[in-house]
Amino acid sequence: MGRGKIEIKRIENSSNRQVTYSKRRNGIIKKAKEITVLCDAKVSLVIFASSGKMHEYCSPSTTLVDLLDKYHKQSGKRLWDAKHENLNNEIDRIKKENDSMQIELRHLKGEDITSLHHKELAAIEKALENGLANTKNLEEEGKRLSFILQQQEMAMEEDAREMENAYHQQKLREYNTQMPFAFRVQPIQPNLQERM
Amino acid sequence: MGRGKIEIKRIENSSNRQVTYSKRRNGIIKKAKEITVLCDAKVSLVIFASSGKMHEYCSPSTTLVDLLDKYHKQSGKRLWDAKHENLNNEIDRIKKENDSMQIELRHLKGEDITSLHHKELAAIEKALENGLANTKNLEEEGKRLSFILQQQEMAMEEDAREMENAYHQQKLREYNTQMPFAFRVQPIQPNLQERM
DNA sequence: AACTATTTATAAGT
DNA sequence: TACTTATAAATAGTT
Repeated sequence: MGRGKIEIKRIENSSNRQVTYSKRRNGIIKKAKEITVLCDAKVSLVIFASSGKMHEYCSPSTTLVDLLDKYHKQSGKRLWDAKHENLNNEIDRIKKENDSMQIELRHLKGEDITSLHHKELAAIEKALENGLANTKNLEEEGKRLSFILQQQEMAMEEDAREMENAYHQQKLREYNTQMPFAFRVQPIQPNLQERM
Repeated sequence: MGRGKIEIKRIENSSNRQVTYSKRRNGIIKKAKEITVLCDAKVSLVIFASSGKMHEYCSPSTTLVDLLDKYHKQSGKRLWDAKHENLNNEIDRIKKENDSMQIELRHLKGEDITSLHHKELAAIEKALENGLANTKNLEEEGKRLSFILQQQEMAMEEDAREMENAYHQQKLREYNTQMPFAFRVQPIQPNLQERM
């Protein structure tokens, strides 16, 4: 119904599609309102655009939940239960995943392995050895690094000490040259610094 | 649209109302199908006649439950009861459990361990060594058992051979004592059994 | 349920 | 995006 007849198939031009969508959406909602009034009907209409945006119409004097309740009773399709069943299925699925991981973990820890066949046992052993090798490598590397770090720190402290020492000696030299001989510090004398 | 224009108000004549209802209901459902196809939309439409009879349309490639779920998310209106939420919570809980097991597994396999601290690393190493020790013990035990089993089997086979042999010899004795001397089996003669 | 005059919805154009 | 309008589609009243 328009300037030309159109085929009922997806409108490829996206802006045309958007325009048609909003015109027709309004049209349907209008019709829903009309049938509600004219025929005493109750309508629930939920429309999602391809963009994901939602529009809804629900006859006045009722609610969506209300209508869904009626839907339950009439269709025999138990929406709630179906939803719950889906959730329950997902829970089952994850629990199974969980269990198998738990078993794998126990096996790797060497528990419950008496029932395994030789091949499975060998695979676990190999995995454990790999893991151990990786772990030990990492530890070695850690030790090596911390050793190097320690060395560097010690070297830096040494440098610092030497520099401080040099500074003191320089000060000492400066001091002594300004003093009469009799008062000069005598390095031979013990405990000199404690008395100063 | 029709022979005359009508006001949008309840049709009092009940059979007219019924007729209009089914015409318009079909019309709306047709429109719903069309917008689904033309515009890539998803539509859920549930209509109840005043008689209580229900009709529904739901876009293919989705389900009412699905759309209601989306509705739930978009509108924030709570269509689903507490049970639904409990199930979702349980799923979250199990998924977390799952994740932590996955991490533990990866660690035991020596993956993703570079970020661990020394203590954690040491714990993993210990677990791996324990596991390995258990596994190797079991393998040893298995070898020992299978060796013993083999020994026993060989012994049993030996017994069986001996018993069978004894049985045959007994039969042979019985047979010979019932026969006149001339027909007795002569053990000296070669290939006797093949000729019998 | 089929028909058809008429209204209504809307496709394309502005 | 909103308005216009020619035309397709829906449908009210009739058979």
